[in-house]
Amino acid sequence: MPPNKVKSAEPALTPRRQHKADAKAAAHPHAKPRPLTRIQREKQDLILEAALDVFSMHGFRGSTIDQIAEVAGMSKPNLLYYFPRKEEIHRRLMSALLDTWLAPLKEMDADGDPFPEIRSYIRRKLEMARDYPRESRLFANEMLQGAPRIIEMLEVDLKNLVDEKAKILLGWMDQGKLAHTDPYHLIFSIWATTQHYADFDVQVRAVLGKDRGGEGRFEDAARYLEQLFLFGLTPRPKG
Amino acid sequence: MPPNKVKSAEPALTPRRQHKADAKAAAHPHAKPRPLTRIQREKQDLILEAALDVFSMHGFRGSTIDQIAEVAGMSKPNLLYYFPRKEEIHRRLMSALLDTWLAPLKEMDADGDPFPEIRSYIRRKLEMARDYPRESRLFANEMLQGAPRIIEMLEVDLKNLVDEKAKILLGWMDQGKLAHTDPYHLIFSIWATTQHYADFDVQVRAVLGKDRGGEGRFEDAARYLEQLFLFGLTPRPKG
DNA sequence: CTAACATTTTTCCAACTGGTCAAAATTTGG
DNA sequence: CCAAATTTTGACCAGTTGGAAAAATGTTAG
Repeated sequence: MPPNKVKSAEPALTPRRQHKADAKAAAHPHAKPRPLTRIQREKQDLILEAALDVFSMHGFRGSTIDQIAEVAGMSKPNLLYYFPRKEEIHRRLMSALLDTWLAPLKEMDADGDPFPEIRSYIRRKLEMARDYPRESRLFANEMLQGAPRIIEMLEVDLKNLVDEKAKILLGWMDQGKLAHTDPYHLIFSIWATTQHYADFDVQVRAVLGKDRGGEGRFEDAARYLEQLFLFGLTPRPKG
Repeated sequence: MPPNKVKSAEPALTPRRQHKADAKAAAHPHAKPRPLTRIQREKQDLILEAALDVFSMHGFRGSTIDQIAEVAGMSKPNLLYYFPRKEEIHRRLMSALLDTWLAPLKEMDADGDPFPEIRSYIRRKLEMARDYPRESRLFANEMLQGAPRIIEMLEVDLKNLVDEKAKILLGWMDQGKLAHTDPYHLIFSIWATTQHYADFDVQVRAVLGKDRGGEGRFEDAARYLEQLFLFGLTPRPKG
């Protein structure tokens, strides 16, 4: 068997002249960064919005600037005026993403009771899968590629946050308020089951069919997951 | 807001001459397809193996023939001798994938008891995530892109299979052997929680850290999931 | 050994890619 | 209104990409 290493095939980066803005900043390192104009804000948002569409479907390498520009309704050079490189757009999306992505977990409160806390965590994550499926897919795409652009953030910020919340969960377990089990895998299972409805949406719809594949599927999912995490699948006497 | 449709940016396909093999087949439509030579079988396997590496990381559009050829240890034209187009390689991978992918669910037996059946279904899926992570990612990549190449198979074969197994689950529920809940979402949750360990492997490792991120994570996951699906997170008196 | 066939390499190409640049068009502050 | 600054466009470029053609090199059955 030959070596199976996948080489990163990004375009070999040739030395390149600076972008106008960069050059200006370099000339006056202490100049106040001129506040963004209205047009700059609007267009940047337009581009990021379009890029989210494209990157979340095809991943970084599968997406082209042309395509993003077309979705954003502008020409490629015009887009490049606002974001001098493709990577820049992606970076902006990813850093905005990580913040919003971890927010629901941050809210889990040690002073609350485990079941209401876990229940509303699941609800929030499920709402995010419903309302921000592109963000979820962008994240998933990055994971599938080995998270090259955010691995340190995962190893530091994410790990710290999860460590902290795992301690809370362990505390609840010690108090007998929660079944004694692995808090890390518990968190993983919440991520997995909720994000599934964004990332594998096509499959979910295909399997549920026309009749059950409508918007109701998120409510069904919420009900099911609530039961799963509370009681599992063991039948209980009615009450 | 401009139209947000993402146009498929596959290379515009220009009319192209036939590949040798195609031409031959067209010339003698009833000729027996000559059995593959040893070299053909070996090389095709090599290529498919390499393509699995590349496609599973970068998706269809993010992968290049050059890259696949390099991983397979051959030149691009040589690779194209065996698979005249990029799509062909991907198609072969996908159709092989779907079979193996659904096999574990097919094994779920109506005559068995629900918990042993579900338990071993989870085990099998988890083993697949551990032993065939590239296949899992290839599948996930296709889903993220909206499953353009397998959507009909999902809507027919997969849906039928799940419908059938959902009936089995409902039967168990009616017999009081299984908590009454949504069988479709039950299956989704098994898919999600098990495939997570292949698709989000980087994240799982990053969060578990060096000490707990080793091979043991699959055994931990199995134990955790077993408890989750059996009893949920409600604490139980020891027994 | 040799003809017929299978495989590999070399060379090539048109379309696409990320990105540059100068000029033209537009907006904005005074 | 006007000059300065900002924004947009069109033409362009070098490297990459999927793929074709043909020549060169193996392999194998008789």
